[in-house]
Amino acid sequence: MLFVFMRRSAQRLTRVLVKRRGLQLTCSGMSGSKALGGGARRRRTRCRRCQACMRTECGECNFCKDMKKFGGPGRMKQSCLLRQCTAVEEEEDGLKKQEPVLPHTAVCFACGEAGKEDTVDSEEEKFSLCLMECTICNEIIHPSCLKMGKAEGIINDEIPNCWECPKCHKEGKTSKDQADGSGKRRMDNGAVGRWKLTDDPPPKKKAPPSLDDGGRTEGGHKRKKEKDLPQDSGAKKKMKGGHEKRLKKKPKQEVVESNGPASSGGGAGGLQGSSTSSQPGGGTGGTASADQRSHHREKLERFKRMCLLERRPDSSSSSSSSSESDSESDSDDSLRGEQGVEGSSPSPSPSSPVPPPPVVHGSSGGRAERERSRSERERERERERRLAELGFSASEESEGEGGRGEDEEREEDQGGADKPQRRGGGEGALPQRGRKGLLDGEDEDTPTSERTRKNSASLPPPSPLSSNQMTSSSQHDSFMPKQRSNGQDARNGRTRGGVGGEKENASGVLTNHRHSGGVTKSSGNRGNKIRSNTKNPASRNNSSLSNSSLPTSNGGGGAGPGGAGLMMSAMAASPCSQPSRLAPRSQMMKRSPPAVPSPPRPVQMERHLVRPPPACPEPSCLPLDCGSSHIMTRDVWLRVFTYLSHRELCVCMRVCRTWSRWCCDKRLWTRIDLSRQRSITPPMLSGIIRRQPVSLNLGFTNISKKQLMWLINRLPGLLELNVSGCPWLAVSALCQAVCPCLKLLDVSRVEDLKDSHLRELLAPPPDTRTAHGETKVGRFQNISELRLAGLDLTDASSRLLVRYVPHLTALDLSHCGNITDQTVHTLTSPVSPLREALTHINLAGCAKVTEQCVSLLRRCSSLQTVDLRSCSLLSSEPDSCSPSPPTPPPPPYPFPLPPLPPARLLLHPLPPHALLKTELC
DNA sequence: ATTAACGTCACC
DNA sequence: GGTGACGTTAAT
Repeated sequence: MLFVFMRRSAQRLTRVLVKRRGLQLTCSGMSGSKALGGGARRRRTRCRRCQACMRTECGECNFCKDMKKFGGPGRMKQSCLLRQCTAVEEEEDGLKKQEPVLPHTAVCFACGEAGKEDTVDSEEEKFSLCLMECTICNEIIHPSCLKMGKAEGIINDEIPNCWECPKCHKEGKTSKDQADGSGKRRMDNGAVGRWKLTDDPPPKKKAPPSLDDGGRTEGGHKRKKEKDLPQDSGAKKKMKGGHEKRLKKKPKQEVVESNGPASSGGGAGGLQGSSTSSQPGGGTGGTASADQRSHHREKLERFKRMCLLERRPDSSSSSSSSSESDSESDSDDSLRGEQGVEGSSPSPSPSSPVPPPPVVHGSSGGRAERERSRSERERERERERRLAELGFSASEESEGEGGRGEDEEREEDQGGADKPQRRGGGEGALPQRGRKGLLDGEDEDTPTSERTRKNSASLPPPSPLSSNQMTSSSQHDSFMPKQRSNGQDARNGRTRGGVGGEKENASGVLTNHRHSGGVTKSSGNRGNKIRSNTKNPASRNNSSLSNSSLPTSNGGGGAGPGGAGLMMSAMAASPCSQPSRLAPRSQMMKRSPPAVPSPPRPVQMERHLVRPPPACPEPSCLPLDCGSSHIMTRDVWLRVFTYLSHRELCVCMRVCRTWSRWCCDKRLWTRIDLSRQRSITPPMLSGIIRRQPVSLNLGFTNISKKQLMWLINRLPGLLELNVSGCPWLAVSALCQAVCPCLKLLDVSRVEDLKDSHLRELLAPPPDTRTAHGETKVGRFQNISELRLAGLDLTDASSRLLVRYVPHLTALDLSHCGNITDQTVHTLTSPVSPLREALTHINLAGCAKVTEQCVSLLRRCSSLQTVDLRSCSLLSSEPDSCSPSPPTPPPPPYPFPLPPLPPARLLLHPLPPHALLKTELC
């Protein structure tokens, strides 16, 4: 849903980023540099390297027009729309994005030094030496400065240098929990951060007038008021503006809050009043309406869940859900603490070791100051505390944790070894549904795994998939009723390990893990992928695997290394080694409060990255229980596999992990055909990515734009793409893609595709255009075959072809009812590069084409075949040329096309001259 | 000190 | 949910 990587308004972008960042952004009101010490999040800044950053302002967008340099008032203060740093910037691995980065001035919380990743080469070291910002506590630190083991951190793949630090992770903190400690940081929209703890209705419109009025009158039009009216606290210093704002705002919200219980505590009294009111028990106040309250609570929950987007798999199911409930009180506490209310929380949250803030008594007058100083003190305290926890005092706790993690991992590996099949099946199995047994199959494969079920239930959908998720569910259901266990929605079939899932992920589903070998307990799958190459994870995983008792079983590790890992979704269906996971799981369960079934979550952005399988270390042989290897090596097996259908391959993938991986060999999946699949499901997408086909047929599917975009950006080696019969809305995703490798594009019968759309599709990306919008190369400049059959194109499109796809050798314009001889003329004009290039052209069913086109086609020197069947205006002498029965009139658009009659005029390879001869005779 | 623009808020 | 506005931050 938020999966947006296209040009969009900067503000929208901002919003999106805010959401993607888990609502962690620094409150504008906070004086960042001052608050940074304790962990306030820094504002990110443009990378200055991506294309967007490098380009100049367009001067035309709203933001440009607003700029003073373009004669605008300069009020909006936004960067040019075309300069949004979030422009997708594919790197060599095709997967990494450029996004706003940490400011250059950012330094390590622990050592005070800047990022040093440039000084080393290996990815591992780079990671250790780069600065990572925790989305929870906001601390920026070198992973290497963490003594407690960086492996436990969860890397946020969406934002550079962003993770959930091991400390927060271990504490089970969530983005929302962070309100503790520094307590100053607001979440996304600060307001939310506030009400979430109090059950209060959101301060805005939603709040019922009765409750809201007080706040409204007080806080309404705040900005203007702030500006126009000197507020009570009067001193609205520039620097403290934000703070002030918050403080001011607080009363407003307090009002709402306090109004609930006693409709007292009008605005200014704010803090004090609220503190007292909240003390008794937070939410109890609202006599107004329990319904309302619950409604808001629900909202709150949703919001919290959103905050947890990036959380590791289990966090949502176990820790997150639990923490959700817990955190409610927790955050309440923290919130109150922030407000200066002490002891309001009967039981301080275990996750927030910060002692409750001191009580603040006193008049509202100096409150701001006090608040600030208090918060600073707390921050300082928190910093010390965290430093201590983080490594500067290797806490026993952390060690214990790490140890356990390793144990678990070991156990896991063991388990994998013991039950390679299940595991393998789990990871690898991708039965292709329907014909090739590819995608859906992945889900279908393994209906059994309980864990899987849970996982999938708790997993947030990868964004591109989400849309189809629901539709696909029916599909899944038809095959295996798993996907939805309890009320929780089956997100996108992706596995997200509750607890067990973690392992699974760690073992491979998530290639993304950056965490060093196996230690990762969190599957960090969702949010954590390693930003860099897969190579590291792979190696890391391998190494970890090698430690396991049966390296080979993991080999493909299903798990691990990139390859199998990719199959996250596939895994959802995979049977997994339950026994092996039960133990760790139970452990985990003990560790965190029981999972509470949570209501369906909002569709969320995809958080995981499905990478292609690692090119390397795949087991070359199949280990046997006796210790020796099976006589048949991988190569031999692969040869055998080449004789199998995709469906059969999927069956084989369930045999064991090694087979699972072998069966995913790209060479076995060069062509994937999902055409006419009722829906494209997340597992399908994952499966496709994993297999990296050369040819992909998505014709007549209901793939969504988001999915297609997601997919296309992850198939750098794709040579042939068929999206015929898909809606233009979806196909338009290609307008944001760059596919230099693509050789064949089939957009036949794409619904609603018109000339303008074709231009959009073929024209080069804006960045490559010259000042005049001219460009030499189109987006699909290297396409040699383009299928435009059945489109509502006019002759105008031919100019696009000549201009943007100069290397076209085969063109299918059949059943384009509006095409006339003019098109043929354009294509074959002396200035058209296609004149020489075209070898095959299909004009069948083009009712407006006349015989004149035949002579025009003679100009094409390389032409080998021309299909002019069903061209009614050419039928003057059909009898002489064709033995076929009378041709029915061209079918209306859109089709179903009737079978074409035998060639009437020209067909099939013939020497051009012969052809024309035949034609003309 | 100045400029660019990030992130948030209020309003529609 | 979208948009304009603006305080504040980061870079120069």
